[in-house]
Amino acid sequence: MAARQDAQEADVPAICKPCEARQGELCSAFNARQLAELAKASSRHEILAGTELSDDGTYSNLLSGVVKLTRNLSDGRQQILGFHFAPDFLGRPFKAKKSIKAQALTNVTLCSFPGTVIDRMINETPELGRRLLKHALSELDDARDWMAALGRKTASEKVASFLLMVARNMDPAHHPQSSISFDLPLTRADIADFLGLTIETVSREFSRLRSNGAIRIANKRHISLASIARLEERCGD
Amino acid sequence: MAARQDAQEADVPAICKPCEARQGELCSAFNARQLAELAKASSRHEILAGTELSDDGTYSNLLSGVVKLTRNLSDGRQQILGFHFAPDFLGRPFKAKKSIKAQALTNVTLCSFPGTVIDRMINETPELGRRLLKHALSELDDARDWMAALGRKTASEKVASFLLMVARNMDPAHHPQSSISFDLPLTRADIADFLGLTIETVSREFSRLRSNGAIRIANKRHISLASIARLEERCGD
DNA sequence: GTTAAACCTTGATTTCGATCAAGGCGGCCC
DNA sequence: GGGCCGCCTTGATCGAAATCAAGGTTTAAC
Repeated sequence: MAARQDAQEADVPAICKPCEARQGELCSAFNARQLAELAKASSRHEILAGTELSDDGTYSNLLSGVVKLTRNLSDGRQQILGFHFAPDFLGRPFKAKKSIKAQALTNVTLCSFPGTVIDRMINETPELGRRLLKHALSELDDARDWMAALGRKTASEKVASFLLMVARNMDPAHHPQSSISFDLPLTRADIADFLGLTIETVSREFSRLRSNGAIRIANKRHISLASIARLEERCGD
Repeated sequence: MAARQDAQEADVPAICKPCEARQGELCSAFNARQLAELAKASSRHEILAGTELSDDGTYSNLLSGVVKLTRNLSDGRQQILGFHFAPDFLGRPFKAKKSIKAQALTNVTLCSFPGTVIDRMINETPELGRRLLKHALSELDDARDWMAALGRKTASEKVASFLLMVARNMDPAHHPQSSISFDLPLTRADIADFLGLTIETVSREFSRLRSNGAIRIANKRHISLASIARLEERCGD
């Protein structure tokens, strides 16, 4: 806020400055003029855990927190389709074939701007289209990974794969051999809905991994892994 | 072949002419000059059923036939990640995170061209990037549909959903109320690997749908549906 | 401090789909 | 024709995960 008066002169808009470390995904595709235009149309929000993100045509950089994507069958059965961990990018052009709900799992910080701006900028900046394509393909790869897990892995392989996925997203600079610990941003029910299991089965598999020595659990949600590599052996692929 | 001598003059390259009906997906994004350039670098292939499609950087229009995408776990368990039904488009920029195998389920006709040409054309034609993005997002929607099915549907809902998906792809101009019939391009083993089931369970569910009157089966592979709508009731979502 | 609600764990039992097993059908080769 | 092989179906049994049930822990509210 203090630096506001310099915003017009600077190459990078003030609102973007504290973000720079996180802008690999999308915003680094823009030149200074575009960034300024985008910054004018953008706004920062804090969203409380549990809030559902409305599906207007908005695009957002996820600056902090975790978001889940879910789909429900007609009788209420639920499947979690994926997660977005900060820093990531939310929003897509073209309507999805079926509806998907997005909900904040933790408190979340977003930097949002209207889709129309992005849609227009695609025409003048091929690199932007390329980034969006790369991002979509990365999500496709993830979805297919979980298809293989949901279709063919055992309960214990699913849980190990899940912990690995969370660990990698919470600390992308992981060293495979060293230990790592983190707080799960999900309840057992969320984990079950992601892995196609019940909460009881998830709970039992957690207990089993703990008695195996593969993980340690404090306060239900705080997980410590002996190493990434130890879990990789248990995830089947 | 007879029209070859006029190729250079025509707006549309000779090789592309018989294809035009199928070019909604990709090639209609190109202007005549680009089409000509692409046509020079492209070639048509016939691929026999069962052949594995090599994962060089080529892109292909799938003119006829059906292709499956598969992933294997380390001990040989297999999951089919998706299908491509003609007319569709195969190939992607950026490496996938994990390897995916593509294999022809039926005899297949491809029109292929090197990825480098496409990668370059993205820069001069934003519309191309948009098409590729739309295509990737459509595949993402499909993958997520099947995540929900694999994670939360019963065996019988999975089989109903599968038949519906095939029916819609074999005859995209389906009328939901009218009957439809088609030959399955897959063995029971393929269906099982797609739905996360065993061949025995798939076979039993086929028998059950038949005795329910929801489908008719001739020669194992030829399926007749009373109507799309009848199956929709059975697929859970 | 007591109560309540949400979340989690563990045990007992059941069930859906897997596995094991046998046989049928159709195509192909000799 | 006969035999073989790949594919499919059906039946019997088994087992992994679901369901049913009970109680524990944590947090927050009053």
